[in-house]
Amino acid sequence: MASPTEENYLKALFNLANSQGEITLSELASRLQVSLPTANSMVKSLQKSQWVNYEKYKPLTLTAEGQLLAASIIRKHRLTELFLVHVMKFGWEEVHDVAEQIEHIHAPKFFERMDEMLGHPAADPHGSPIPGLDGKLHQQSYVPLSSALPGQKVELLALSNSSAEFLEFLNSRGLSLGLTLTVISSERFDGSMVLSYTDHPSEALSGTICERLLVRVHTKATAH
Amino acid sequence: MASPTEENYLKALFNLANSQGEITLSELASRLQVSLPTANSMVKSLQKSQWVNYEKYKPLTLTAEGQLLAASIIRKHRLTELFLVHVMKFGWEEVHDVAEQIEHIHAPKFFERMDEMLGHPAADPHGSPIPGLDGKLHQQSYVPLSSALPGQKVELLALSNSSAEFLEFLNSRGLSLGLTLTVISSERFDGSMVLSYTDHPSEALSGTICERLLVRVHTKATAH
DNA sequence: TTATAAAGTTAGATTAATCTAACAAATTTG
DNA sequence: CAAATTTGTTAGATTAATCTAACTTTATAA
Repeated sequence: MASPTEENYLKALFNLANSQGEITLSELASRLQVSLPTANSMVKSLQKSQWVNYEKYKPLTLTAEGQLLAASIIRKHRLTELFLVHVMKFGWEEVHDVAEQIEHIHAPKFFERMDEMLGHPAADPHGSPIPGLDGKLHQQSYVPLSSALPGQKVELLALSNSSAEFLEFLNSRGLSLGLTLTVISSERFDGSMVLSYTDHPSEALSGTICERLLVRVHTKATAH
Repeated sequence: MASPTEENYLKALFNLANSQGEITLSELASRLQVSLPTANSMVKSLQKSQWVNYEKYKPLTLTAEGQLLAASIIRKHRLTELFLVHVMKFGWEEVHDVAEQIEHIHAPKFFERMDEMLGHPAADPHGSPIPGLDGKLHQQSYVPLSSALPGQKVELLALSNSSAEFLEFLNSRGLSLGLTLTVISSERFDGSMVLSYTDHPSEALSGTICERLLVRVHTKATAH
């Protein structure tokens, strides 16, 4: 059985693998805010438990078993976040730290009951996909809003960053997942955009923000 | 901030203090299933944190601060149990182990939201009182069913033991909190009783069981 | 009321997770 | 390609929570 600490290492390895290709020790150490020797010795011990493939000076990979375990923790985290928002009426900016603790609870029925109550959801409150019990993660094919063109209508479906500050900013602009946004204009030199959406006929967003908003372009709506 | 381990020691001390008077090290050690030296060194460290009063060879007591902290953990545990039963539809025999983990979550809002959703309940699914945020515990004045007399009607309100096996036994006999039981007869030599209640016109229960069922005698109903 | 038993304490070891300091390997770059 | 930089490793220390073995104090009881 993995300790909460070990689970955090596995989760970090899973997330790094799903964003970059190769995982280095220093990436892992910096992600977890521990020293290199700490990460090094933990990786050796995860190898002993058959969760990580490790060879001196080589990039790190999760074993099949390690991936399954990591996915199950991320599943618990994301189900918890959605449960907090939909059942317990938390704001989407408040749920991360609680979920970070609850993901380590060992109680399959607890999380499967959440899953049922939520109707077997596909994504968490920030649009990140919830892995299935088999560890499979449905990769979404969203694009950053920054790549949308003036005149296009897009649907806001996920975020590539979910810090509380960013989420509070989105709250302040009336932005939430599921909204349809119309691109009014886009500045080439700084990536900023002007958008129109519910109750906001003209809202300007910086390039940084637009890169973090993940959208799907409306295929139908572009025509008219 | 207390570690989960420290929280378990405080909880044990609180519960022991509320059932017995004096708490000895060996009681604490055996309650927590650790060796005497382990309990000894932990008690010293809890003393350093101002949660426990400790003097060599003397009985243990919690400080005011320790009592408050212990009560808050028990509050979290009992709110969680009730939440699992009423919101998440767990059986009362399934909730202990999950609550034992969730009680260590640091997230005041999470538990206060539970409290609101449950309508500020006074007792957990097994009838044990839920301490207030001030650490105050409303002591109930229930008596064991074994002390009731033939002919008396009593209301089943709490249990002095909540092991899963015992709860499953009660399920099998259709017994749940809030039920009104009529004492048909009581055997002096083994404490066993014959009772009548909803759909059970005549049910015999052993003395051991009757001691664990906590009731309040119906003042009105005894008359007719 | 002293001997025995029970309870409590001290000393020293172990494991997990962390650190810093020192060193080694690999990679980048002039 | 050799020097410099970055990355990774080893060694050794620290803290929390646990243990066993040995010893001391307190309580029980013959």
